[in-house]
Amino acid sequence: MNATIGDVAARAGVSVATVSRALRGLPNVAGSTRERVLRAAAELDYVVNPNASRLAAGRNLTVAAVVPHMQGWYFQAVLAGAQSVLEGQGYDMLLYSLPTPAARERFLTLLPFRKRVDGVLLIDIPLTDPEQRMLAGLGTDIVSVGERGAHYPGVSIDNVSAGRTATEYLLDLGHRRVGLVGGLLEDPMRFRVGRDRREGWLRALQEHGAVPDPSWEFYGDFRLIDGVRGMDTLFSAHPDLTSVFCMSDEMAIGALRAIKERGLRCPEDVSVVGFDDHEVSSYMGLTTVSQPMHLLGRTAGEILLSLARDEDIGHYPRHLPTSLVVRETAAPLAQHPR
Amino acid sequence: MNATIGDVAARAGVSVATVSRALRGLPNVAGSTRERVLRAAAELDYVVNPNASRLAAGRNLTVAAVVPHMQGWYFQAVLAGAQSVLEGQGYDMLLYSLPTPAARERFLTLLPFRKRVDGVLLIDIPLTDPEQRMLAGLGTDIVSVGERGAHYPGVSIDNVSAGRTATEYLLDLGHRRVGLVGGLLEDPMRFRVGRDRREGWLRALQEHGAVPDPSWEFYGDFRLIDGVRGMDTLFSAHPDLTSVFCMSDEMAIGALRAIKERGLRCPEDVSVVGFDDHEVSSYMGLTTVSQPMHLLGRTAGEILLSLARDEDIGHYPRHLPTSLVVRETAAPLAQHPR
DNA sequence: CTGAAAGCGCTTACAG
DNA sequence: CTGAAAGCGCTTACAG
Repeated sequence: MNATIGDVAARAGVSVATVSRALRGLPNVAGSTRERVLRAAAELDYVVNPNASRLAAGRNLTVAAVVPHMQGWYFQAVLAGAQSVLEGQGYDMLLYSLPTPAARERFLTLLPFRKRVDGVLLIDIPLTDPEQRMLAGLGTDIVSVGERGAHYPGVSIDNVSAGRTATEYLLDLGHRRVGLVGGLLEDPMRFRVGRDRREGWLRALQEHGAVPDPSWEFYGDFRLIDGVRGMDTLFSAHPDLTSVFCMSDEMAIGALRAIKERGLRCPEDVSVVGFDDHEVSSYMGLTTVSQPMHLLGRTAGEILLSLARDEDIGHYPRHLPTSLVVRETAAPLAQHPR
Repeated sequence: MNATIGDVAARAGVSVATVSRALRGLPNVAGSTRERVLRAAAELDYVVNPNASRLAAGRNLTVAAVVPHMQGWYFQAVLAGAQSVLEGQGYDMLLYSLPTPAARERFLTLLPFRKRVDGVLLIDIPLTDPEQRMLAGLGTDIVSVGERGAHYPGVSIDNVSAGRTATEYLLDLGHRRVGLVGGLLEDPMRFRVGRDRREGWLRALQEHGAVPDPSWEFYGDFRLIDGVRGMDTLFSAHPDLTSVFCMSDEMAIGALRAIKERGLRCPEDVSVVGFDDHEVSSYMGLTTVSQPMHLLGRTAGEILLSLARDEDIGHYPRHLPTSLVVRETAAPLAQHPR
């Protein structure tokens, strides 16, 4: 169990250099020699010491995955996607979670991944331009998922287009007053997804000749409670809203609750479209926009591996496709509106 | 950015041995020397190379966390709890997920954590006795969360007691026919939590003189859809059931849905108690049993660190407390039952 | 309190 | 195709 490469070499009757080559499948090893080495290694139950191997080779065979927090199934799916390609190539994954401003600050100043990873996967981590520049200057390969940077490659969905699709669906159902319940837009450090989804909503409305009033919009924090508040706020100002586009399924679920508490029905009185295709959404019959989380992670992982191998990443897909999942919370505008 | 300990030593005018000691805060370094070293390290932006350090010291400063899968907020909370104590002590965490039988098999045969971690955190990983013995024989410290092993320490909740509490709550509300919707019990490889929660349910009923019929029980897979099926099955056989204890909140949400689809109301017609206190449960008003996931992870992490330091773990808390969260899905037995 | 030196377990030119 | 040897960047007795 604690055999070293020297033990294997002795048992196989070759040098440690040959063992090293044979075990790693390098060429220039005679078939019979390789067999002998493999057998000796198996008999001794030998596994390479990664610390020694990495130190000698100057490669870490490890990737850092950075997420805003570990809540919600979204990040898990992205991480699982990345894992699936990385572990196949023998890479370890180190997880860094930045749920608080303090954690974010520490990560950006301590740079705890230095000398310990070959690449960094930034998963929906918004960074200022100087921060991006600093990270990119570290010499470690960086790939982003979702939130993009100007100084490293990334994959994401097209949030403008997705927001437009969701809104157009409601417009096609005959709705004209489409409220928006979304994530914070003011804070430059916040996710840019909110801005883009709003942009899609706005364009769809304008193309249909609708003139959205600023008070059709409410912004919270992507959470369920923000959906409740948002719906209440919008309804108070505009009791005549017949539909709403929510920037997350959690917000949509909150909106559903608020609608019910007002004694209204969905979709008879108000139509709702969400965003994410959360795992409980199908059970709530929520019409929503689905995004390919697992594929986002996998694609980012593949790009990072190419970078690590100094391969040309050529033109990879910057945007991965989303799709509208039609279920039961959006319906044609009622003939006799309230 | 790529300064080595030698660079720091040169700049500080001392030997690398002294730099090593000073940077790690060991005693036997003169105050003034330490200051000089710290300054030199800061100026060179030096960080230790973990591969070299671990190789030389013979410690990995890394812990393996093994989870059945990465879905659901439960595992995230436990992992976050463990992280919180480990990262404070400079430990990295390597995540192993075993979502398929193949992954489980690979993990148990390849033992990919060998030579790369100082300890293993088994989070709800059921193992046969030979498997436990094999892992324990590897010489790596092991601590379990949830699912226990006979060959290593572990923390969990008291599922028997929690199941009893949930059931007693319904009994105290006047219910006598309390159905059970739970996780698989037959498969010896499955979580034992199901068996224990059933045991609690059974004892509570018996203590109240109720005689549970075998057809009061339904077993699925802890998922929402199993809750739907379970409720349908139980109702078909026993339309007179007035309440049900579900072994997970997801099952309970499924049960709620099935109840609604039958044209019944909760809690007026049927009372429901879940298990977990899932993040959406509060919004559904679900009465449920809450367990201290973060604390479970933290406690396990602390035990593992003690083990790594060869400290005596003495008598640690084997069971962490659960609590009943009373909300709106369970009510007193109706005066005029259906 | 400090330094010289061996050693951790590998990989990789370099020779042959 | 194979081996001897240097080197990766640290830590740790051992001396002083």
